[in-house]
Amino acid sequence: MKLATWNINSLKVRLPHLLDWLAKHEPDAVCLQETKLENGVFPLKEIEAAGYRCAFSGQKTYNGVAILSRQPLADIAAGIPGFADEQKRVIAATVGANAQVRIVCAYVPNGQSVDSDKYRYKLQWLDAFRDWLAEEMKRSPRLAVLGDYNIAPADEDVHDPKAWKGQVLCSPLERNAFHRIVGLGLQDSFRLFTQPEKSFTWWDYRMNSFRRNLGLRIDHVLLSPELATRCKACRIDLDPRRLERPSDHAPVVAELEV
DNA sequence: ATGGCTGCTTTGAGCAGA
Repeated sequence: MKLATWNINSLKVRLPHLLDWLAKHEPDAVCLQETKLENGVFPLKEIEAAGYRCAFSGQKTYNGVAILSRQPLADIAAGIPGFADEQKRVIAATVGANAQVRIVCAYVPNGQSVDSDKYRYKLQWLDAFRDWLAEEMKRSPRLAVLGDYNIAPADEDVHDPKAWKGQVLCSPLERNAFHRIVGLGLQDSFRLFTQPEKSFTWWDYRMNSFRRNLGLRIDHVLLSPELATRCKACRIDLDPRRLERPSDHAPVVAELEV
């Protein structure tokens, strides 16, 4: 089973990139973030024509998440139970016929800056997310939590740790929140394997950041213990970031023996 | 040097992203 996560930064603009990428890589399931589309205008026909079922939760302009799957999706649920939030940042679904995998697709708040209300919202959101994932772990031994976490877990995930020290995406409270999620038993699949130095998933559109590889690793595939033992590879696909009018994020793909 | 790109919006200059 091939699982992927990709913040596409507008599904409307990036639909051709997505369809090309699905045809080339044939992933079993893909988690998308920042679709920026209300459910009524989700490009369902185009994606179904590519061979994928869809679960989605969107809004205009901001946020919006979706799970695409070659197999039927079951038990679809949007949002974090008990956490009132108008922002569409979470969707979950179960995929696979017999060997079922529970997939959570998350778009963690950006936080803007560490002294902002948005940062406080980010930390509250992460607390609620963690508590809910603890329950999901009990329900689903095969749990995969994919998405844009907007957190670079360690300095090696940052092109310039000194410049980013204490900044949003790298601050100790955010990293602690990430490690509390990992502490549930969810492993950062990318770090299960030897990886190239300076591996990143996001590069600012400005300053030729991608060409200079000035990036951060903030998109992650976390796996429950049972899935982690079955994970055979995890890699970042840089190719879509090289296209004309790319998303500022690259997809992350994990391969599981499931 | 607080900008730099990009997508979006009651189509405009301003917000948000990271």
